Amino acid sequence: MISSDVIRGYNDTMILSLLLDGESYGYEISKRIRTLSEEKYIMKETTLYSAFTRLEKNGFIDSFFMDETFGKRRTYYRITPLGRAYYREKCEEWTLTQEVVSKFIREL
Amino acid sequence: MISSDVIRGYNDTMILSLLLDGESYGYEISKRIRTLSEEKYIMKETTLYSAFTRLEKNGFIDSFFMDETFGKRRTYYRITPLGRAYYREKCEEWTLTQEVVSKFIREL
DNA sequence: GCAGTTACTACGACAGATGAAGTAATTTTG
DNA sequence: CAAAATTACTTCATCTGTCGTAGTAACTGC
Repeated sequence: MISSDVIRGYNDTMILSLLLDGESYGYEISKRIRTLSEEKYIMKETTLYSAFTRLEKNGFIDSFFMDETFGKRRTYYRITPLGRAYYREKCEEWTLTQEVVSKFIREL
Repeated sequence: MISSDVIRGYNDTMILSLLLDGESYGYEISKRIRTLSEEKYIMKETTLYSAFTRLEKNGFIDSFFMDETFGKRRTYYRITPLGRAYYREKCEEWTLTQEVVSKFIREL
């Protein structure tokens, strides 16, 4: 189990990563993070939805509704070109972070 | 350059890691993080000192003074057994985090 | 028809990082 | 030798992101 404290810097990046595969919505993203991480990380609902708000405010994602005549209305999200650029940056930063943090890690 | 947002989950771990090499104090730790990371991460002073306070409160480090008859008085820190245990946990968590985050990272 | 799942939204609390500013002593440099 | 830089912190107020709690709403399976 991964605590939110250590992974929090990557919540936005994870969401964007999944949106690169196509538009999606909160509940689905949440499930996919859960299964992709093999239950090792479960993003809290409130964290996820507040991330959406932030990402949209920053222009990294767009939200829209699909015409669904049934079920509770979902808010769908789509990554923007700006979001892709941001994602790319974060991927590079991840490589750096791995290098740096690894210097402070030793298996005792 | 690594932003504090992405590495913040590892500030405490980095500090503890350096204290495993022996007792030290703020300014030195700060310098060592800077050089070890090859200037890729510079921990802000306030972040560092507030981390010391937190770590001590949690029983992960002890603080003390050396008898120095010169200079501004330094607060030295030493890792406790509890701190070592916590460090070990965080190292394991790092391995997990690497595995998980990597699934959301692709070089485009 | 009620429990469970899907799909959110609102709100308030809290922790950690930060900027700005200040203190104080020593060392370097012009 | 005085001014600037470096060492070594401390205080405080602010901001951002996460989280717990709670509530709304519709559909699905038994």
